[in-house]
Amino acid sequence: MARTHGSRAEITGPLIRDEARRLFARNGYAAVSMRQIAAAVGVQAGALYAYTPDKQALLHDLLQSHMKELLAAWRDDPSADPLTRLERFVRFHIDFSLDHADAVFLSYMELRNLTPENFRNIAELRGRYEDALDQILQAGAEAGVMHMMDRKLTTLAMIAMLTGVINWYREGGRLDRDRIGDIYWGLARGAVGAN
Amino acid sequence: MARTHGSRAEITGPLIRDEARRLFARNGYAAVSMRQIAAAVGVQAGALYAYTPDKQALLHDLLQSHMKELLAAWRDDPSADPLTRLERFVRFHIDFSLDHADAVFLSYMELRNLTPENFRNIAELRGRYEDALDQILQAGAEAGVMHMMDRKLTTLAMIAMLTGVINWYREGGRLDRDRIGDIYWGLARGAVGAN
DNA sequence: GTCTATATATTGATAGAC
DNA sequence: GTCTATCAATATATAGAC
Repeated sequence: MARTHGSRAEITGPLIRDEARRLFARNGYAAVSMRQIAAAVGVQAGALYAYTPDKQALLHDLLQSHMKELLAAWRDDPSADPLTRLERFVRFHIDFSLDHADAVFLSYMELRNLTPENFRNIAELRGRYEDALDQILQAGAEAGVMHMMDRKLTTLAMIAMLTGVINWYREGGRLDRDRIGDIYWGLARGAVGAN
Repeated sequence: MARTHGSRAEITGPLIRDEARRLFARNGYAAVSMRQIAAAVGVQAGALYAYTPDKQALLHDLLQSHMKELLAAWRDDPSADPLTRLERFVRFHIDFSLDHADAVFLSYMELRNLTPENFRNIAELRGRYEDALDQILQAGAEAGVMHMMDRKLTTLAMIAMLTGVINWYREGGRLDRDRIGDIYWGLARGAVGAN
């Protein structure tokens, strides 16, 4: 419900991002109007433009801060043994994806709606995250505890497999998160020939 | 470029579907207008409505025929040994996905733009395809040649992993299709503990 | 079957008052 | 910072001529 007059700048900004993220993820960037976002926030459409120059910048901002948050949240320990590092990555990726399901969804669903320049920016950040897993697989292969035919494809395949949880996971479902982590870690460990 | 007058019913119908599939996949359902589709086909926008009642029916039709084609294309041999069946499934899924990349993309990208009834219809078809893999994993587990903690999650994880190829594959890239099949079969075989 | 023309609604974005 | 009002563009879909 849209208010009439009165300023709440300190909370409107984050609220716009929250509602835009939710609506974009649920209905798609192109299908969501600025008026819909404004209504969900509780302001009139014109007020949004005090926070973002346009709709495209809003999308790019959501994706960029998500990717930066993801990169900041992952803390590897290169001195640990590779299998331990991989297990931590698997569980981290699942937990982070489920905690930020809308943003994850957006990050691989709405790339096509970014301008070319914004796309390159997000793709670069994504590449850095893929490198984090690639380094673990490289260490595992060099230590002889992992065996794979192609490291790059293994990286992409594993991230695709793990990210898939957001497509079926429902709070309060058959399996809790720890159990899901166990199962995917079993799949991942087998995939890299570490049984 | 849009023609002016003259009927080509026998080719306009399929052409509408082809161009709609391509444009929806590239730009997103909501972002593509009926005028864009008409322009790509070479007719005026009004002419599209001789072939589809509305835009929603066009999307649903594309997804439904894709899923039915997928189900019809997969021919399992339940008498073969489970690992052979799984290898065939892995290579089939990759090849089919790459041969129909736009439709595959649509099928998991635009589900949210279907009406609830149309969504249920597509979800049911998707469930049948998942069952095809599930049966193989069940046979493998019972024969003792595959080992997994959770068959349902293994099914979903494997399909997510395999489908991911459409996100990075490019014709003429570093790896040809057979080689990609080899690599993913290696990953899949390991994931089900069949090394 | 396809065209032209149009009804009707909605969009992203801006201007100016408060 | 937010509102109201509005512009200009574009959307889906339909009607009627050919």
